[in-house]
Amino acid sequence: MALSPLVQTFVLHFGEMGGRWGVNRTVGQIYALLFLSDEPLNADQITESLGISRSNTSMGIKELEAWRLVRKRHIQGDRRDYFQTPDDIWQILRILAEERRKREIDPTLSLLRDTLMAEPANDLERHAQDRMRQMHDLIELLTGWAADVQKLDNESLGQLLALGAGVSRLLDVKNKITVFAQGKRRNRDPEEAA
Amino acid sequence: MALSPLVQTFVLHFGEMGGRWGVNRTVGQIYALLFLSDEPLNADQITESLGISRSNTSMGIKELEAWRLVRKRHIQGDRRDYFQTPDDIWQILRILAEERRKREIDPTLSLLRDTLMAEPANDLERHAQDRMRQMHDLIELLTGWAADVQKLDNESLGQLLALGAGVSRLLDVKNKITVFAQGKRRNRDPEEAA
DNA sequence: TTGAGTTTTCAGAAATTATTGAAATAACTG
DNA sequence: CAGTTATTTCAATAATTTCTGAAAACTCAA
Repeated sequence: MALSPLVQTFVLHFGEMGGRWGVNRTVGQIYALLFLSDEPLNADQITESLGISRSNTSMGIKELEAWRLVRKRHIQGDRRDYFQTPDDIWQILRILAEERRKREIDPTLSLLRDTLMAEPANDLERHAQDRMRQMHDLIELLTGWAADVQKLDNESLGQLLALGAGVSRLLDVKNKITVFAQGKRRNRDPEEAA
Repeated sequence: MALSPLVQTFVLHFGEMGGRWGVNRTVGQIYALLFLSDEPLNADQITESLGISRSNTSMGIKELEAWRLVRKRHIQGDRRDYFQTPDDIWQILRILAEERRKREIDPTLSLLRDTLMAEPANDLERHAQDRMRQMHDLIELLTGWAADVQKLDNESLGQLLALGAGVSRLLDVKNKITVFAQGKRRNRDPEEAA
């Protein structure tokens, strides 16, 4: 299977970028190939298209399955395994976000939680721990937000993204409404003003 | 400069994680050390604290400066360069987001733009190009949104994050208002109903 | 159960990346 | 300017990661 120039370009690019995304060249290329393909491919097709060894293909697929970026498919009357990427690109985005969080963020969050339990031994440690707390709190805020946004359906997510910084104006409106409501509540129940 | 156990743990962890974040162990460790330090450090202090070579420190700092995650500082009456990380953790977040976009996303976006210009030679290429367009459009949406959000001040950004999925409800409200406003406009100007 | 077809494993080779020490360069001081 | 201190560069080497080929393991049909 010789690749068309268009596909070739994209596949090679993904191979090169792979390094920056935390996977090796082969993994990047396999993913790119499957992403563009209009039908599932088997390991031999991948091997031949990319000019790599069969075992390398096997390992690359294994890694992509661990990332949940590639799924196994079966074709009637064919014993071989076929592979494809999820169709829905929004779904791919969600998977990517979640897997990267698991690999790149959770371990650090966990370590930070542990270190924040310790009693600082001196001023230097106190300052270090304070910095760690800042980092911890920010990461918690970010991952919590991401987890919430994960749950939005494609349409809502698209709408949120299209809104861009416009969300800021929306927040202003919300604040005004909240302040107004609080004002009204305070009028009814002066105790709550604290 | 022997590191306190608390700092040591954090520094070693950042070294290990460095690989997953696209930098080498040394770079991760230097960053961690500077992030926790309550005062700027010079290259010799870093070298000694981490038990690495002076030249390795020099290269690590250079890379962190390229990331804009470390800044040079000077101390009165001392010829040596001192280094520190930005204080404001929100600022660090913005820098990180922007640099990662530059390195991990922009090159792909640029390639996608190019490939989308080409005329597909057959159905296979047509399908591949369609997939690339999906990817392109999603990335544009995401980076555009990120660029907008970048501009928010710390407080607004914090508020947005704290809102979480609550933003969904806010969007619903906005939709109702918009629909209502359109309804009113349509009543005034029936031509626009198209 | 045999054996052909398929996939996975894994030790070693190849390629790449990280680190060092020495030398070069730059910046300052007296 | 000469001498001193500080920093950077870079070729060599060390460490790590990727890739391969051969063998093992698995799967299914006859």
